[in-house]
Amino acid sequence: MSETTFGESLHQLMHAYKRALRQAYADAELDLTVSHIRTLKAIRGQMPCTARAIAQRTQRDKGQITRLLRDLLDANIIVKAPHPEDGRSQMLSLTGHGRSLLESVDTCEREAHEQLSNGMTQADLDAFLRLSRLMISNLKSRESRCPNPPPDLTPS
Amino acid sequence: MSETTFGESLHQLMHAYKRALRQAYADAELDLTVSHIRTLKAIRGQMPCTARAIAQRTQRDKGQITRLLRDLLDANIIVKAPHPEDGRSQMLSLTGHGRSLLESVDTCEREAHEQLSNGMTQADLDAFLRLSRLMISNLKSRESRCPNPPPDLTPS
DNA sequence: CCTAATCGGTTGATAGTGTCAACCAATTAG
DNA sequence: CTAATTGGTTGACACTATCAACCGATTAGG
Repeated sequence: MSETTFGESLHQLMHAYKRALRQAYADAELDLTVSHIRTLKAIRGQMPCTARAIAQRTQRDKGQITRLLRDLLDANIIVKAPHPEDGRSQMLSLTGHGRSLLESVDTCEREAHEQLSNGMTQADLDAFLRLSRLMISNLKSRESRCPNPPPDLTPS
Repeated sequence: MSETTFGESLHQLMHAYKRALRQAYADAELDLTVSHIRTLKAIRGQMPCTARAIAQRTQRDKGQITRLLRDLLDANIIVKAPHPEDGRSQMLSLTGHGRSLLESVDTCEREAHEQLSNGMTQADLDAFLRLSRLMISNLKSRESRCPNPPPDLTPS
């Protein structure tokens, strides 16, 4: 029975969390979806970066990434620049607008996070994170059709 | 920075978990979506029950529940019976087919769960569940438009 | 070199999911 | 009896995920 409970809790937590984020974004008049913002944060995390890097980092389909990026480009939140060494890819980076927008996002999330973690100690949060990461890695480890097989360390 | 990490981890965990479930269901030739199965489990959990109860239990839109139930009815997995006291609602229950199907589901999930919890102690799982529930309740507590203030914590 | 395979990215298609609102019929409240 | 409420249905739409085909740039092999 505990599996049932586990899955239900995970669903509900995820759902409630996303809802809280959406609400917070809406309150701050940011009309961006959770996906867009997740993408933005990935860009900030390793700016400048390529679309491929975002897809890997956020574990999402590259086609979806393309579409999200188009929206962000149209809204002047990020910019593309040609990659210096590879004509296929582009370097993405935040515009000033994008940067300030992300700061609002940070504020929103801080609030949401505060609400979420009410009654939890730092140790609780750490434990939660640790377990989450462990489970993620457990689940990923058997995704046989993993499209990014990095096991080839050139033995030169 | 920890908020970012938290949200990312939650997303990825949820995503990986759902993917694992979908995969497991597909491997077992069950062509039901995660939502359908979640609905089924809610029915089993308090059979016989009404659509409204499922919506509340799984925290989802009643319209969505209606549609999911239609699929399950069409597939002869559940049946409707008139409610003895209230002409508006119907009592839902699993058919024999539904019951055996749910057993396959249980098997799938047991496997997925085993993989997921690899390297985790029971205490870890309990802690994770406890924290999840706490966060869910934290997030729900400020959803002002919550029409069901009676907290139904039935720890089965 | 030239060709073939690969890679980064784009596009299209489709399905699953979540949300909102309008609506109907049964029930309940005033 | 009328009005409000409730359980359920339906429609519409946005967001998200997944798969496949495709293009141009790059790389690998001959």
